[in-house]
Amino acid sequence: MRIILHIDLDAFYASCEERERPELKGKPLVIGADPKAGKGRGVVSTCSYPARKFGIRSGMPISRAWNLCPGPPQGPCIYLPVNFDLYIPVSQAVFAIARKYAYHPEPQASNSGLFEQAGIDEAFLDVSRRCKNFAQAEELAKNLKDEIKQKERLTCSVGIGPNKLIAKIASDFRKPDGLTVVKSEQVASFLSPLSARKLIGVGPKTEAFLKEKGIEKIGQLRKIPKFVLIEWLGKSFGAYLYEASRGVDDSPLVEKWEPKSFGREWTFEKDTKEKALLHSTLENLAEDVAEAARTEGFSWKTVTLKVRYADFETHTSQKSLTEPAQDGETSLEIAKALLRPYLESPKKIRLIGFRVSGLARRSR
DNA sequence: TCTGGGGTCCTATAGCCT
DNA sequence: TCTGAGGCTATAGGACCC
Repeated sequence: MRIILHIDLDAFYASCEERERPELKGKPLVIGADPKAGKGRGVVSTCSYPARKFGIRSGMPISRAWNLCPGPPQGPCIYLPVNFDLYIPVSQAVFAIARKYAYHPEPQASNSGLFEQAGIDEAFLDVSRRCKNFAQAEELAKNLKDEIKQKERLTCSVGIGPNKLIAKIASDFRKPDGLTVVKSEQVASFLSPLSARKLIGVGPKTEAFLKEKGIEKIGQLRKIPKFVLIEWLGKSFGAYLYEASRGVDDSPLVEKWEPKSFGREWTFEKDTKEKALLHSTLENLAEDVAEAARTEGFSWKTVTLKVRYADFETHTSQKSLTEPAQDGETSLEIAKALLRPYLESPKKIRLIGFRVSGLARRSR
């Protein structure tokens, strides 16, 4: 039996900013793309808990957040742009601490599959071999939370369960600064009253679809036969939901993910049809992407162009190369050719993106 | 209210080959 | 030669996650 711990840093970007500038503490704080006095095009990345009192949530258009709680001079909210240069070192420091709690004390012991970083602000730890039971895991989690609070001045929410799925749902159960333990025998009763939306992979679309079928809670979902879920949602996702609604999840921790693609995209401040601007933007994107892929030691075989029109209609168009590439220039020419048909539309363009995939490690 | 940017994975379709 | 099944690859779109 496994004991898996999921750790999630509370309002991470906002907490990092507060750490740097203590005068921000306790204030409604919104981190997101360029607010421009409520006129910006971005969305809220993270907001502090005081900001949530105004109804502000992550993923919300920044202009709507501004209506709920404006920044100066009209209102008390502080709006800041995302600053990864600040967050990344903090994240590294925190998860260096967390890693120690997953890994074995003996130097010869194999540590593979015991730690998985799952984004800038969360990670999974497999503590099965360090902890004989859930009570020990809970003690370990308390120590981990304390150490992070002491050394990094950040709070986090932790969930403990028999697998990644349960651990993740549990860490979300009590926030901020929470600690939730779900033992194997408690899994069914823990999940049953929760919204189906809590299951990883169930987003707004699936939630609405299930609601139409009269299913809102995980307990109701569990009553649906497997073949029906597969009929409704496809072989892969249907079977997954059948297992997930029972709290079953065998997925392993993955120590290091190999990248599958590199991309950049850009939303214009104003929708445009100007060819010169679109081309120069594409050049910058291609250059950035090529450099990122090269730096990581990859060549690529496929180039994808993404175009989003002003009405949000989005298209992608891709082409595979005859030879693997590592320079931006040929790929840029291909992207420009892929862009051509979209320029014929009378609609203005809101965003363009450039991505490379079909990666291979270059020998060197 | 008007929707970022970085990604991953899945599905459908079409063409090609055996 | 025709027909079909099945596999593989390329392509487009969409849902989802942080």
